[in-house]
This record gives sequence, C-alpha cells and structure tokens, in this order.
Amino acid sequence: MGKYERVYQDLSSKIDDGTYPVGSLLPSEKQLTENYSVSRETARKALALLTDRGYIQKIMGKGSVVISHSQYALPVSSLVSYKEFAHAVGASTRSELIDFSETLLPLASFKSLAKDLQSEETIAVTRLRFFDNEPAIIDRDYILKSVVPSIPQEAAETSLFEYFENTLGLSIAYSSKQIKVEPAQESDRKLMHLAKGEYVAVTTSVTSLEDTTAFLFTESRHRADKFIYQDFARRR
Amino acid sequence: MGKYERVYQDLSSKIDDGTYPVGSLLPSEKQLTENYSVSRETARKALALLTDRGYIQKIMGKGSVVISHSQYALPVSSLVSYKEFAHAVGASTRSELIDFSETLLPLASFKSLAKDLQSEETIAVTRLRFFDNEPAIIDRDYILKSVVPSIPQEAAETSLFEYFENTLGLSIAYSSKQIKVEPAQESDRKLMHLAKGEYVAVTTSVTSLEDTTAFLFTESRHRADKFIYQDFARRR
DNA sequence: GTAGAAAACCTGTCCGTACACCCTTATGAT
DNA sequence: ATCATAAGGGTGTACGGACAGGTTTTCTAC
Repeated sequence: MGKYERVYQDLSSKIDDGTYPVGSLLPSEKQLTENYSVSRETARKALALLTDRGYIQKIMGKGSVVISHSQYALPVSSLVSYKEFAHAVGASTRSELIDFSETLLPLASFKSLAKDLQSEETIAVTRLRFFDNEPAIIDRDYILKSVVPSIPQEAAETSLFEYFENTLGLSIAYSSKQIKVEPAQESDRKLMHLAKGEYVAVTTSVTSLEDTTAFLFTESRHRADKFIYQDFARRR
Repeated sequence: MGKYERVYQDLSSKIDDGTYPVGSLLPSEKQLTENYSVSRETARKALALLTDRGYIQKIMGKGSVVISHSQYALPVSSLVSYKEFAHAVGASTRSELIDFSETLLPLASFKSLAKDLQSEETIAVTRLRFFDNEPAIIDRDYILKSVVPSIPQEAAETSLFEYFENTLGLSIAYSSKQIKVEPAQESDRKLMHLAKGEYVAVTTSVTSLEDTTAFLFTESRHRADKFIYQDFARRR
C-alpha cells in the first residue's frame, strides 16, 4: 500500500470517528507534509481520494472542509460486495443459496450495458438476501467460465467477491450498472412475499477486471419498499 | 482552463468520435507529453480524468485502454442539468412550468440526505418534463432564497443550472442523491397519466456550492416505466 | 477608528527527476 | 527449437521546486 493511501486511511478514519467533524477544516497541505513526513504531492493525492469519495470539499485559499458523507447506501453504489455492505451497516443480514448451475449468458438482459456480447458459458448463482429476517433482494450472478472455471459451493454461500479477489487473485476494476423499475414477476412474489401488482427495483450490472475483461454479470431484484440507492456526484 | 483539461477535452472528444475506438490503446504517457508539449504529470492528470469518468482503464505495464462508456444515463448521475442531458441525447424533449412560488423547505423529504437542516425560505419551481411528447418526470426544485433571492420566470422555464452558473456565477460543486420507489400519488397520476396502483421512481438530491453551502433541493418523480438510471463505479 | 495596502497562508497548476514494478519482445545459451 | 534472461517501454509512486491566484490577517496611513 502506497504512502498516500496510508495518509488517506488515517484521515478518513479520523473523519469517521469525529476527530475532524463535519464543517471543520483538515490540516493544511503544508501541515500534512509535516505531520506525515511526506511530500506535498503525496498529501494532495490523499486529499484527492477524500474529495472524490465525498469526504471533503476543497476551497481555494481556505482549506479542506469536511462535508457530511452518507455511509449507508445499498451496495449498488461504489462497487462493494453484499458481504462488505452488510458488515459496514451492521444490520442483521443473511443470504440463502437458491440456485447454483451452469447456463449460457442471457444476452438480452445485459446488451444495453455492454455491446458486442458473445453468448458464453457461465456459472449462474442465485441468492436470496435477507435484511432483518425479511427477504429483500434476489441476486442472480452469471460468471464467465472462461475466467472462473469453477466455484466452490462454500464461496457461493458466503462471498463471491472474496473468492474472486482473495482466492483467485482477480483484480476487479470497474462496473457499469443500470437501475430500472419493473412489475414483480411470479418468482419475485414467491420469494420475497409480494402481493400481485407490486413492483421491484432491478439493478443490472457488468463488472470488469483490470485487463478490461467483463466477467461478472449481475441482476439484482429488490423489494421496492426496501430499496434505497445513494450516490455522490461531483460537477467538474 | 488548465492545460490538463485541454488535453482531457481533446482525448475525450477523440474517443467519442472514434479516433480511439473501444479496445484500442491511447498514446503512452511519454508520447502524450510530446504530442501536447506538456509534462508527464499534466498528461497523467488528463488520463486520471478520463479514468474516473469511465473513458479508459489503465493497465500497468501496458497502457490506457479505451472502454465502452455509456452516455445516455438519466440526469440523475454525474450531476448534469436536464437541459444538458436533453441536448446530449438529442431526444425530443420539452418541459412545462407547473408551479412557481415561495415556501418553506419541506425538511422531512431531505433530512435523510442532509442532517442539521434548518427550516428556510425557498423558491419552489415545479416542472413537468416530456420525453417524446409523453409526460415522464415531475421535477420540484427548492432554492434557498438566502443564496438566490429571486429567479426570473424565463430561467425557470429554460434552465435553472444555466441561470445559477452563468448569470449568478455560482460554482456548483457536488450533490448527494437518493433513489427510492414509491406508489404514485394522486398528483403523479394526474400529470403523468398513470393508472391506480402504479409506481414512480423518486430521486431526491441536495446540491451544494464550492463553499459547501447546500442551496438546491430537488425531488424528481419519474414514471417507473420510463425510468433508467445508469452509473459507473470503480473499486477503490 | 477606519479604510486600504501589505503580508502570510492557503490551494491550483506545472515542471523536472528518480526509481520501482509490470509487460512484451528480443536475445542468446542450451 | 526451446526456454530462461535481459532490455525496452509502459505505468505507479514519491520527491523537489516554482509560480499563480484566492482568502485571511496584520499593519499602516489617514
């Protein structure tokens, strides 16, 4: 881990724990170079990370102001796995493996996100996610067999991300996603206990590795009444 | 405009127009310093912009690969105004001024996005947005009178963002937003021709200036069947 | 006392250099 | 022919300095 990442870690945790409350100023760049014994560029890199993750707003001639920064978004944003999200919010969560099989990638669901998709063999994992013991999300992941030849049952039951990154050493880089609202299907109603005429929020995402290989295709169907998506954007 | 922004502009437009197609490599950092007569740091700043806007993926030891990058997201993402969005997609769009009045900020709608909100006087602007001559979105903006004392009717009918930035010289910096799904209200059904029992996607956002003043509060109610939100995220 | 100018401090941009690490290709020994 | 190694070119990180331009504080002149 680079120096600037350590500075970032330290500053972000001090913002989280209230050492630097919302509205206060962080130490100036010059002070940071002294406190952490780094060059100004390194300090600025750490501040840049804080900036685009919504921790601070830099004001020319004044300094870096801590701004309020939401931490409880659904795992749609900022590309975190369900397990990481559950751990972060500390809610009572569990998930149940519904299906675990092999199939061809359903092109239609993802072609609006990724052009030039080929029909490829995938492993499909369907899981039902519970929040506070209520079924809230149906996740269906398609993983390219050409990238991940097989998945242990245990990884499918706990965390796919962890398996990809830690066990296989894959470097997950970015993801593009889409959110729509659809009427609940029969299977949605059954698994999530929905009445007829209810709706679900559907997020579809394509996740790629650092070498730009799109390898993970996910469709996530959320109970509309439990669905909240949060986002932070800058105008630049 | 800084040098690195000009390099960014040039590279991004060349990606958009196909000079650098998806999958190809951009010139190396060294070549960029020569082509544009800039230092490596300046070239790297331009590449960093391309990276976090989803134009490219940098691969260590290889170069910068152009990745496919969606441009037709709804104006929820990346903080663009409706007018900018309409212009970008080139769809047939118009909007209709429904209400233009003064009121207190409805705290309840926004308190999950911004803590410590005070009840303040605002100008409220409600507009109905049409896509392809179909009513699709109801936008209701609350603008703090302490920041924007008055709004000409013409600005409310065309573009508030343009008025804030170009006429008033306000620097819009960032925004945090939230998406939920709700049953359509009576007013939704009336304005957007919805049947009973239908749903709307509601995006709520708080927009702040560079000095961190939250000044614009927007509630956007979308016909569920026309709502698509697109996003691009990176894994740290 | 007050207004205005200067100083001090802050961030933004740009430049140059150095070295580590990664990937591809060419080289050369076997 | 094959395979290990070296070389070259690529990005990642870190350091240094310089100047521009914004904000706040201090000080000076009136």
